[in-house]
Amino acid sequence: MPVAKGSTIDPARTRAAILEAATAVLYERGLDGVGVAELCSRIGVSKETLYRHFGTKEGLVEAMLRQRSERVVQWLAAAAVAAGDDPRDQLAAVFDALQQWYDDPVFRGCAMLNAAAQHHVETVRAITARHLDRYLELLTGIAERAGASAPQVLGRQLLMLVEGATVVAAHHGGAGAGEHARHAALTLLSAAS
Amino acid sequence: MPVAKGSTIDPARTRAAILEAATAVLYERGLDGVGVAELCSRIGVSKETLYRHFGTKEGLVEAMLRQRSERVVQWLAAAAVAAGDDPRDQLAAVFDALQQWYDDPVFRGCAMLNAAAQHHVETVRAITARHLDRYLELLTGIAERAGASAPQVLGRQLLMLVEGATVVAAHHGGAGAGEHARHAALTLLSAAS
DNA sequence: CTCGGATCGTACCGATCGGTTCGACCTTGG
DNA sequence: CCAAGGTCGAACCGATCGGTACGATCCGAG
Repeated sequence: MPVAKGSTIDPARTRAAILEAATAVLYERGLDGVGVAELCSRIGVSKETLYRHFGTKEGLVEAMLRQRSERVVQWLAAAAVAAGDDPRDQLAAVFDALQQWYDDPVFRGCAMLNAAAQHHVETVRAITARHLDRYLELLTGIAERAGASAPQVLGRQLLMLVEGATVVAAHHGGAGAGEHARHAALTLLSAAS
Repeated sequence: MPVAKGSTIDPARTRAAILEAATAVLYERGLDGVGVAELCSRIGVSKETLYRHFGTKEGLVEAMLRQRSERVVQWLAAAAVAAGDDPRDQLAAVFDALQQWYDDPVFRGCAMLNAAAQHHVETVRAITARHLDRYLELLTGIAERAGASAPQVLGRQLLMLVEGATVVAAHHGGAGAGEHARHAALTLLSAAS
């Protein structure tokens, strides 16, 4: 495992651990809801270490959002792939996966949207837009494979359902949100092919 | 106009003016993106006046969110009513109204959702939940009048489309978002009746 | 064993935060 | 005309913010 080159104690692992722990705290409490001092004590690291790895609180936030977007998208894509070859099954699997997320007690909505709602720094907004791009790519692919007449449009409509279901689950109760959205999505898919 | 009872200079108007001006600034920059001092100088009022009327920055935020929720919901409801008696026309009118909103250069997403994403104070989250309740009421009413077999479910699916379209418009470009959402909504309505 | 770099804990920095206070206006009801 | 109360502007408060500095410690490569 050629992780560390000229270092001690493996800084790469430290960085990864900070990222992991900080993600949980900042997602639960909000990006501006916890200061760097408290954040460091919660994740068990000194401020100097955190700043050496990420330079800035903003830097930490951006690294965290990028990692999280990557994971979420790949998780949904994997759920679709695991559902088999039928595009309808793939679409249903995406919403079933979302429902699992909504049922998680720590679920507090989409971290990228939450971040973009407060920090309108350009970088954060760009990460959020890229996140939606990835979602759209996944959904448009399903629409294409299902033979939709206008897969770009259908993909965007499905994206709205995904994001809308997440918003409703976060702020209006998540029970059944994934199922209702899945049913709507399959209806749109049927009507478009 | 019996606005002021035992006062001078009409404090009610002052309060309304503060609310109006603060809404614009806080919506554009974010609730935590502008301090009370700058906020006061931007809206042309002294800190003492602001604090006498609202007690707290939180109090101002809550009053502002309540007013905004009221206005938005009534605006959409009015658009639906103006569309005539056909529930399909009413539903289409809601999404047309949303598209107008998305086209506004100052559009930055749903203020209630943005607020709830940062301040997870209970009061703010309750205002947001109430806001979604009102939306749901409007949409479920349309679903009922259209003779949908499960108007509660359809209403919730339409709510997801409304919120999803708003999210997509805010973070991924608003062009055509209302139209695409409207088409999806009408498809769902057709399939459910 | 020794030396370098990663880490820690703490103290510290200037800036800004939300909120209070006060003296000086100014407007208006009586 | 006078007293009462809304408003202003600026000074002020303690707390907290993001970020830096430094000496002590600890670990692993040579």
